[in-house]
Amino acid sequence: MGAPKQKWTAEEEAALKAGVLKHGTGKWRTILSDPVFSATLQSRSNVDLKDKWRNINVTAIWGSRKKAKLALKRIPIPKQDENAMTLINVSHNAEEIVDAKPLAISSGTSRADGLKKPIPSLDNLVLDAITNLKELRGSDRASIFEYIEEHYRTPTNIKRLVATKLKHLTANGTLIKIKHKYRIAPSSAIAGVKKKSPPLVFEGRQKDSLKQEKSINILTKSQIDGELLKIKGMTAQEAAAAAARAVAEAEVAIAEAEEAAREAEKAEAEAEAAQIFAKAAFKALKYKTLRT
DNA sequence: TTAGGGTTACAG
DNA sequence: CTGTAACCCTAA
Repeated sequence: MGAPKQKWTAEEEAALKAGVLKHGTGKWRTILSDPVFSATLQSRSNVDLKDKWRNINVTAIWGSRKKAKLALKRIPIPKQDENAMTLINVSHNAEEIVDAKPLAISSGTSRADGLKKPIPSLDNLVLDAITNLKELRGSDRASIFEYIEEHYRTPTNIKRLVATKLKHLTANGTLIKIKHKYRIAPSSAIAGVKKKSPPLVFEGRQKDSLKQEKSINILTKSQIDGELLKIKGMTAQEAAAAAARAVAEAEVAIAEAEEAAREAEKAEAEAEAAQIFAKAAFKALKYKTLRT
């Protein structure tokens, strides 16, 4: 009677993923204690986390838990077909991308009228953030968002606006995007950019190079979950690569939310959760890399 | 506390 | 009725 089944929300699920990525599988109590996740996972117990994690992975691989057991006999063949859309039904759903692109950002007051404080200029805001972050290698979206949110009173949909602006500035050549990082374009010397030699070099064993392709590697939910499940027994390089892929996925999730350009709470929450996820993933990546 | 087997509620 | 996801029980 008292428990009509409390279904997991996207935020909770994302928090769980981030927690696992940060602390590792099986550290349910630790994840629950982490102040970052304790907020959203407050109504969940460590056992709940464990069960949910099992469900996520099990369903992602082959179907139900029962079938998963049977599947062990069959081979967990990564038949990753078109179920890539399983990422979460956050974007393309009922109405397609209706009015995503034409966002009148420069004019400040787009359709979101909640802007009390017009903000200097979105362009300057972004540039200011990147400039003040003073990251030689450039700043990633999460960092930029964080900076802006900490230094300005931002409207609720600032992330979308900034993200879109980021795209435009990159397209304009004002900014240069390298490996998810944005930096101010050096006046004119945009010539030698192909020399990308990131501080973090993964082993070029697998498809690392193609990640640099213009189109991001979209990973399926099952793929990512599978990676998370195995991250425990990975080598540092593999873990780093997995984390990088996780970041890419989060990046995609954010992009999806933007494209959807919806004020639906689900999209917002998902984008936010994705950021947390990305942050955690990146932390894990750094940590693992430095320790090896 | 956790991992895994088992049970129940809910949706299709 | 069947499959799935949340929940429960218990050995280790």
